[in-house]
Amino acid sequence: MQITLKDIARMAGVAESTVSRALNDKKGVGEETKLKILKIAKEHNYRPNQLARGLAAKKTNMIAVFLSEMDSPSNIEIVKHLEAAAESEDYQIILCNTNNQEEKEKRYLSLLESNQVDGAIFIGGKLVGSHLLRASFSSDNSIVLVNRLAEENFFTSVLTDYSSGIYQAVKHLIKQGYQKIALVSGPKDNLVEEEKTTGYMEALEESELKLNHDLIYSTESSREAGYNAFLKIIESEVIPDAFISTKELTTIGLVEAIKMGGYFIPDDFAVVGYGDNILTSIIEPPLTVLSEPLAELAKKSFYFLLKLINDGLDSQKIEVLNPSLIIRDSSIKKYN
Amino acid sequence: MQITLKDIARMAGVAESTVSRALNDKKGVGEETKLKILKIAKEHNYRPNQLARGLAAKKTNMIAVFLSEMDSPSNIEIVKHLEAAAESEDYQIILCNTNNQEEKEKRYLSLLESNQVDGAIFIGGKLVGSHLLRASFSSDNSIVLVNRLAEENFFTSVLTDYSSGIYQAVKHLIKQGYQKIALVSGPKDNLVEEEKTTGYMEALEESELKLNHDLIYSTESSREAGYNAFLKIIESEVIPDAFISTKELTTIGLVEAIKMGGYFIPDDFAVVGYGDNILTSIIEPPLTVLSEPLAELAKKSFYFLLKLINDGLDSQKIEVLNPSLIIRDSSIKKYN
DNA sequence: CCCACTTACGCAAGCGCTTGCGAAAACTTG
DNA sequence: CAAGTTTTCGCAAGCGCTTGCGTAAGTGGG
Repeated sequence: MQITLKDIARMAGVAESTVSRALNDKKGVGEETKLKILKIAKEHNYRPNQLARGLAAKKTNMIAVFLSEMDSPSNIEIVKHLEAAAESEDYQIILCNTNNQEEKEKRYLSLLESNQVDGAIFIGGKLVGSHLLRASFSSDNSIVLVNRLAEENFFTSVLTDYSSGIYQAVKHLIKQGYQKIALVSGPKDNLVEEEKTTGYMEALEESELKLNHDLIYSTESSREAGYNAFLKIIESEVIPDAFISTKELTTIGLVEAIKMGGYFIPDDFAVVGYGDNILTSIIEPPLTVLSEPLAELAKKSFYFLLKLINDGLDSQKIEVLNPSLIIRDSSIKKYN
Repeated sequence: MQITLKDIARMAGVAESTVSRALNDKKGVGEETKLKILKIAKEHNYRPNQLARGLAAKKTNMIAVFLSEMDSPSNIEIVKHLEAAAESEDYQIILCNTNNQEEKEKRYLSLLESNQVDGAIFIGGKLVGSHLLRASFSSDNSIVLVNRLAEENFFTSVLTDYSSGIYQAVKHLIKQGYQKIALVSGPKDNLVEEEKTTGYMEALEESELKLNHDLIYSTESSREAGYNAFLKIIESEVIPDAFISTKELTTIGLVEAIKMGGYFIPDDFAVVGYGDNILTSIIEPPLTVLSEPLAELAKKSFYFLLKLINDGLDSQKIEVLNPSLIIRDSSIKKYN
């Protein structure tokens, strides 16, 4: 059996409460006593039982991280940074892979509801669950949304300005001389995808290019989906000369389809992909991509959550970060 | 405040103990009473407080997953499958990214020691911490090692037979007509890396090729390391005509270095990489790789752990799975 | 040197649940 | 129908910790 507070108390000849206070560095215990207690605790390699502590203090030092897609390198990267931040603040991360399924999200939500975690961070994901979230939230839980839009600005969120990102991408392509730019975005039931379309349309409008709805294609986020997207799009009446793809795996699939079709990038089609990760940099040609400040996204959201946990609701806010366009070979017109 | 067992008990007009038994489907409560209790619980959306439950029952339904490298797609894939298995058995996963640092591993080990988790799965990682592990283990914790070798066969483990994998790879290369095969493996302080060398040497010996120690290179696991490995190796006296690289990112870096040097794969150098993932399949040329049965690895280890948790030590065992060689362009000699 | 004030510590309740035990009630069976 | 057996359920202790409150000891000022 593990050594307990009581044991330490007995050894030190003091009350449990004193030991507890000493260990938690609270006031109300003399310097000398504290030192003695700490010494004994260390000697016996005492580990507080976090469950008991959580039960008594209503604080678990654990947060749930809801991951909409584990296949996305960006998401993984965010988790990595979250883990680092959490570790430095002595928090534990519970991984909740929801796979964009409302069902799974709901199941994991009970972690929040049963007070097993102090808060939760949602990375990406559809709109769907928002009302559920809200229900959990009202039972005074701390929640932060990362790159996830809800109907109302109810939650503390940190978002990437996808609209401006896509806007930049379109502008860049136009400048390079591309005229018929296709947009391949993620599922429609995700509000952030709508935003992307907004940025796309703004840029077109400003450049007085005509908007063609055949060139806007939305599909799920996977390699196959990207592959098929290309096949579908080139079937349409107007053949694009450039693609903007807003999901990581989709981008890869798209490029593969292009190459498989015997076309060349950027000669036949320019491609602007998404995510500055190893994938987009090793594929040939290296892809121009929209890149999010992932580390910042992670850090911001974690500390927002921390603030929510500690200070309560008053500190709710929304932060928008800008993506940047990393220009590589796939969108540089060679012969003009 | 959350609704509690006591509340349900009051509403149902029974004792807390009865509610507890009903909810946990234990015997000792009449069918009728049970139904009534369940109904009330559902109506009020009752969620048991897992902390209290854990404290009382000494069981948390959480396991820690120690991840030695979060950059490795294979590791992530394993985690993904673990998460799925855990979810199906109503377990939660706590993510512990150790980055191969003993310090971090030690810190996270206290999760085990403080009874916050029922067990732990270690994915990869160095030997270093084994004595620590053992210490934690002796305090009756359940531990399963995945692709991690300890000095003694003390822990329940599920391993990939790297030795045979590399053996296969070498044989394949020889068959293709390659004669001077270099091996780029991971850090030496990792026992599984030694195993790889074993397989390599066995295959060479059997084929009566001379072993050249300049062709065995061990380095850390990263893109840069792979890049540099190539540069170092071609500086040596004997220039290889093929590379076997045993780490995912290392493999990518190696290929990049080869291409950057103006060489062609497989004409100048054959490459056998590691990990059947998106990376190795999109790089050009597509890489012949050693592939582990990741899903199986994950599932096996999870259920081993479950057994350990439920039945105790007696069921300790070691399972070895075979990797397979996926042959693609990078190791097919074009002109012979 | 006494009173007010601060500081150090112990007491005990309580967090929400599980579980061993015993009593009462409901069944058996000869 | 009595005695034994089984089932159903409540009581209460306890998991290991935190925390409000009360008391004893220590401090300083008049």
